[in-house]
Order: sequence, then C-alpha cells, then structure tokens
Amino acid sequence: MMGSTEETDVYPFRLAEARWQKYWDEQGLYNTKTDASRKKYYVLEMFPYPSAKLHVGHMRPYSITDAIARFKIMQGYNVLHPIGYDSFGMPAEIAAVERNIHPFEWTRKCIETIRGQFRRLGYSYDWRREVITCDPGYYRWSQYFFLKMFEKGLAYRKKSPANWCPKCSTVLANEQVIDGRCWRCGSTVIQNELEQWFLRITSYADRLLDFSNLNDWPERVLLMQKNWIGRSEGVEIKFSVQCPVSSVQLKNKDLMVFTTRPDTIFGATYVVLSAGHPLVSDILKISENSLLKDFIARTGSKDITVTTMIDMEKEGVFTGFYAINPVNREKIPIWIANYVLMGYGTGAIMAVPTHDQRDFEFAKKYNLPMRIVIQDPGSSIQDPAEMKEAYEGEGTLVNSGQFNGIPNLQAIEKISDWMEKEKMGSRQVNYRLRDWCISRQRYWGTPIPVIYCKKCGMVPVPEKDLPVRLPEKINITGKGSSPLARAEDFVKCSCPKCGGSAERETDTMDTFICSSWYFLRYTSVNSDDAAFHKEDSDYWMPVDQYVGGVEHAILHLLYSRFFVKFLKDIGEVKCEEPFVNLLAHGMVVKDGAKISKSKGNIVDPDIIIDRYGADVMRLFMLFAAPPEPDLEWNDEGIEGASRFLNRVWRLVKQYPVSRPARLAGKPSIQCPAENDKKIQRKLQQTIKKVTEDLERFHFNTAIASLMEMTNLIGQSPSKEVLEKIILLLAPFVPHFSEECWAVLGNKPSIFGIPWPGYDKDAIREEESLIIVQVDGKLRDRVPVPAGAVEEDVRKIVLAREKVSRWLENRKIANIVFIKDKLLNIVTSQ
RNA sequence: GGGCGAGUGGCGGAACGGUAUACGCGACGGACUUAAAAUCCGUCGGUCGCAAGGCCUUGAGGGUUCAAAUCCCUCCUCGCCCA
Repeated sequence: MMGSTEETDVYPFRLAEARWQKYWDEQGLYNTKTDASRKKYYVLEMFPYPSAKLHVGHMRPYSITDAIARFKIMQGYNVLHPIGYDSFGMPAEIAAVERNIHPFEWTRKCIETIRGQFRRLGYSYDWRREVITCDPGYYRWSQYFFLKMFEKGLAYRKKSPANWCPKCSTVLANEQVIDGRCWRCGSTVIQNELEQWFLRITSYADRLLDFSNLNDWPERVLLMQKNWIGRSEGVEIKFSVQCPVSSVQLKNKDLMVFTTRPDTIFGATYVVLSAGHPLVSDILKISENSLLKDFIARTGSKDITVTTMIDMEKEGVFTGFYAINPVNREKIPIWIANYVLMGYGTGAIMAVPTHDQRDFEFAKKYNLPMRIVIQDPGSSIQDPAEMKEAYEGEGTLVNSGQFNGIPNLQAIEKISDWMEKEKMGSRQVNYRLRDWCISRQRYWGTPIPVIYCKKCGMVPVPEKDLPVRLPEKINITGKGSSPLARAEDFVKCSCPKCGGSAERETDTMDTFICSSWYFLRYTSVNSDDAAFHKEDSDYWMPVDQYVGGVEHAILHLLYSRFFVKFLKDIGEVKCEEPFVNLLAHGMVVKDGAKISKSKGNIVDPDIIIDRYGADVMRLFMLFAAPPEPDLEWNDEGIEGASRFLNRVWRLVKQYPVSRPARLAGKPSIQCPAENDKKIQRKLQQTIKKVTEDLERFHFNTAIASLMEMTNLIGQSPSKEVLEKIILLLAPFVPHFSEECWAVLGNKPSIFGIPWPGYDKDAIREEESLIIVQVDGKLRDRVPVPAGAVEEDVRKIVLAREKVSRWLENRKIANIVFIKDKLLNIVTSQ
C-alpha cells in the first residue's frame, strides 16, 4: 500500500513523541537529586503565569532552556531543570468576576492546561519539583520570610501617597508603574494616600549596585538596574525660612534641599517646593493668596505622576516666603511648582536657572532672577539675560565668593567640605530607588501575616500559626475595598499575645514576593518542614543559567537579588546572587507585532504539534534566529525544519535494514578513502562548532552546521557518522534523536550517552585555500599545503596568470602574508 | 534632550579586522510521476559582457589600515531605557 512506503519515508513524530515521553517519565530520567560528588548545573527559565493557554511565543524560552539543559546533561553535569507556576495575581480575580469561577478553580484549570502543553513538548523537567505559588504549602514560606523581614525591621507599615490603579483597585510598587500606567492593565495610575506595607529594599541599594558577583548579564539590564537605583552623591543644604508675617511661629524653620551640584550654590536664586512639602501647610495657614491656594489644591491633588509631570507645562506660584541661602545670606523667594515631586530627595530644590535647564525655563517664564556662577569656557556671555539655555557643562566658578576661579569639578569637593565645616549642610547619598510597596488590596495573593489587637497593637502572626490561609468562601466583586476586608470570618481573630479579640491585616502581598524566592524552593523536593533545605540550596544555588524576558529587568530581577541578599544575611542561603548568568531572550513576533491575544495573531502550539510534532516546533524556533533578538514566526520556516528532520530520518532508516557500516552505494568521484577522510574532517569540525555554539547559545548556527554536515554526507553515510549527527541533534530535537538512536540499534536513552568530543588533529585541513589579493582586491584563490610558509606561497602565487596580469607594469611594494589564509600584494606604479 | 543597541539578498539570518551573503525560506528551471504532492538535481545580490572576466554592493558620508559589514567620527532610520 501507498501508506506503508510513506511511513518509512516520514518520521512518525506522533508515535515517537508519545513513546519517548512515556519512557522518560517511567525511567524518571530527569529526576535529579542533590549529590555533592557531582558537578551541578542549575538551569532555569522564568516560570509562567498560568493564563488560559500558552502560545508559541511563550514556548520559545522553554525551548531554549531545554536545549541548554539537555546539552549539560550529556556533558555529564548533574542538571536541575524545574518548572512551576507563578499563580497568584489579578487575572484569576478578573476571571472570578467575569466567569463566576473561584480563582482557585480557575488557576487549577489553567495550570493543568499548561502542564499538559509542557508535557506535549517533552521538556526535561523534574516534575517532582513543581512549584505552585498559590499553594498554602508554598505561600506559608513567603509569610515566614515576611516575618523574618519584620523582625529585622525590613518590613514596615506607613501611610504615604501610593500608586493606585483604579482598574485593578490596588496599589502598585514604583517598579510596576510604567510610563505612568499600570504594568498589568495599562490604566493611568493615580496617587492615593494609604497605609501600606513596605520592604526596605533601599537599605540594600548599594549592595544591589554591586554587580561583581554576576558573571554574564546583558549590559543593558545592569544599566537599567543601575539607573533605577539611581545613586547620586550630593549635599543636603539647610536653608532657613523667613515668614512674611514675623509674629507667626513656624513649625518648619529650616528647609532641607538636596543637590548634586553644590558648585552652583552661589547661583541659587530661588527655592522650589513640591505641593506636598510639609512647609506648605505652614504657608497655607498664613497666606491669603487665593491663587496660591488654588494652585496647591490643583497640583497637590491626586493625579500627578512622574510621567504626566514630564509632559506638563512648568507652572508655579510665589508663596510670599523667603529662604536664606546659607553661603551668602542672600534672601531668595520660595515658590511652589509642579516640576518638583515629593517623592524625590526632600521634595524641595534650590533653583539655579543659569545651570539647570528646567530651572532656566521656569525662571524665564516667571521672570525670576539669574546669576551665572560657572563660566562656559566656550562663550563670553556674562549677562544671564543673553543666555538662550542653561549651561550645564564644565567651567570655572565666578560670582562665588572665595571659590572664584576654581574649576567646578574641584569646587564640588571644596564647597562640600566647606559647607560641612560651617554646618551649612552635609554630604548625602540619595537614591531614586524607593522602598518596595508590597501591599495589595486584593484577594488572590499571599495574606500578610499580621494581626491588629486593640490592646497589643500590631502583632505578627507567630510562626507556628502559619500559614495564614486565604478563606475559600469569598465574594469577589472586583469593586470597592479588598475582598478580604469584607470576609468577616477571616478578619476576626484572637490576638496571639493577649488572646483578646483582634483583626487580621487584609492586604495581600505583591505577587513579585512569590517569584523572589521560588528558585530556592525548587532545590528541595517535598520540603514540608522548611522553605528549602540548606544542604540542597547550598549545593544547587546559585542558578547557573537564568533565561527570561528583558521586561523583568528591574522588577523580578531586582526583587530576587534583594531577597537573596536578605536570606544570605539571615543565614538561609550561602550565595550573594540568585542568578549568575542571565540570558535575555527576545519575543516571538508575527506580521511585525508581538504575538498576543489582543493583536489576534496567536499561533497555537497544539496546532503546530499536531501537524509537525514538538521537535519541529522547537527546531524552528532555535534555528530561525539567535535567542536575544525578536524572532519572526514563519509557517514556511516550520516546513523547512520538518523537511530537514525527514531528510535525516530517511538516512537513519537505511539501518539496520541493509547497509554495511562503511561507505557503500554510489561511487564517489574521489576515491572512497579520500572522501571518507573529508567527511571525517567535517564531522570533527561540526562537533567542535556545535559544542562551541551551544556554549554561547548560538543555536541557530549550531543547527546550520548540522544541516551542512547532513548535506555533505550524501545518500549513504556510515553509521558511525550518522550516530554522531544524532547525538549532536539531541539537545534540539530530543524525541527525534531518541527514536533515531534506537533505530540505529542502540539502547535508550541517548541522554545517557556522553556528548561527543572531537579530535583536534583531525580538524586540521591538509590544504589551505589562500586568498590572493592585489592591492587589497581579491584576484585569486590558491590551494597550498597547510602551513606553507610565505616564500613558498609567494612562488606559487606569482606564477599564476590570474595574479601576474595585475602586476604588469607595477612594482611590488609590499607583501602581507597570513599563514593559511591570505597573501596581499601591494604595488606601486 | 541623554544613554544603550540595531540597520547585510525577495525574506529569516551567517561572517576571530582577511573569500560578504553560510544555513534555511522563497522563486525559477529540470528529473521522477498519467498527474499532483513528496523527493532529488541545478540556478538566483546588482550591473556590463557571447564568454573569460570586470565594476559596484553590508542605512548615508568621511577616516584609520596592506585589508573594514566588523575599528573611529558625522548624519539618517528604528527599538529599548532614562529624563
């Protein structure tokens, strides 16, 4: 029948994939254990948020990581390659409202779907280690770590303006506000005054800036973290405040101002407060100015974010108050303006319009005084009125008392010293980084384990009472206050200290807490008595290779680094960093747009797998582009990957049917021995290339070289050569390789076979093709014996007609020779 | 506005300062077939030429070098981060 011939020609991926997945499972092939006698390799991708279904774009990082894991297994490492689900968060609550399904039920279903998708792809996970963050057995340890931070004073509660997402009805951390919008739903974030829990990530700012324990991280990610932390050194200067009504006693007699440019202090001609500054309340008590009151009411209102501020026209109002510049006792006006934010520094700035562009624009608009204090060496302007823009470059100090004539970079130090000596100010380090706000007014998260007692005040839940479980019966409306606050059974409790009636904290934790330590949980299998066992984490940590999207550069990746540093401080882990190497992969795009439901360009992996098999999908994604840039999805490319595997399959299927182990079949033009040698050399070169490319994650070129090798061997390769090719293919197409390996008469599993080595001597070519250039232009290619010296090559080359033609009527001025590569003849006249 | 990165055939992409366009896709031609699919073989950067071969070509323009896609400068376009 037609069908039977087809079967031998086409790789039966359905059968093979099912067979080998079952086999791997039964053998527990990817179940690893802590074994101090073996060299470990911990490879991890960022675990998924379980949404309804994963599309091909999601599968890319998992395919990348799986290739790395399998390569390392074959290299003999003890490989930890786990998977889990980041399963707390808003979407489950949204589903609860929209579909009337309990978040737990929804999440459970999603996890089942995704687990099924992962299984179909045949990834090499140790399934016993699966982590589900919404499981009480997991989140009790998040609560435990929270209590540890609380103990150390690193978790605290305070009232402060917070980023409020009206759509999600919850506050957000600064890192989760992207361009003034909610990172999750894109709503414009507003400012709301609320009692919130914070983690003191700022006390780790300097350690987070120390990247010395990171090995291979993309430079741009480090830069983003550096910018985010935003360390700046400067001076906090004390200005005294003068009230226009002398009888009034001010609460705030001094005004602290942070500047990184103390060298411009003599040029400070006014001071600007943010509308939220404490002094503003003093001002309001006295001022009768309605313009001022209006302005404060307007800009102090709750809808100002950092980003809207940037686009906003600079506006301000004079307060009637004055500040005294401590360096020259000058009386300068105090303004309130919308371009100063409470959240940065002290919420007040000294304005130096001549040397700061924002101040310059503001001063021009309101006609405020200016004074040049740094002379631009490239300009003769001495009158601020002639300035078109602020001069922010270097120069020499002028109009600056005893500091005149000093280069401004030196003046920064000198003036700082002087101000500290005269007690006018003190050196300070300022960070852009704020403490991490972890309170969420949502249900589907880890409850914050704190109890409020009328008698004892705030009481942490004792460790023995963990976990504080989420109540199962809950009414989720998606509106108003936190669902937990309305769950009486949950809120009402007894005080662990006095036993009296008390109430629970109803905020839950930011889900980024869950993902800040999940990689530690993986290291121990089934640890009910601890978050993880120290012997396991000490052995496996840190993660050798982390793989994930760059969108987490300052969220998850910063939080996890903070968490691990804290855990190290309390002796829970040994390592300083969670992830030594980071591979930031690109997205999968289709028709120029990121693959997403909203764009309607979803490619369902199930359809691809039904049609071509899991290996073809993986192979295509690894082959079509290097991992870092975005990958253009292409259905024809899938065909190509499938074709390649079938080509290899047909070669494999010749065994063990009839072929002898050596070359047979069509006579080659060269003698067989010579041909065999050529193939051997290419094979050794391919092994080298694939190995090296895998080490640097250039899967696309590794696969290309295997295609070249396959193209070279023709119709009747030796079994030995074929086996090597199959071994080299195994990290990319595991089912296929396992199947071929068996067809060639070998016992499974191929992943128990060591990665092939190569013979350095066999790689060397016997002949080199020398590139011949005349005056830098390619004129000829000449084969010479490998390693031939210049003199010999020169003789051969100069005898060639192709070359001599170009030398007629010219003198040889110089010859550049690179052994085995190139001879460039430089001529004159 | 500042910082970082990228720009190579019709397309995805290869190229330690030394053969630009590997590998794949696509297109065209051929073999096999009653036919198609599959498979196999060949051609394909541009341009001039019957051919041998020449000239041009890595966003644009300069520079360094015997030699530049690669290093340096200026500019343009796109992406990301920061303001």
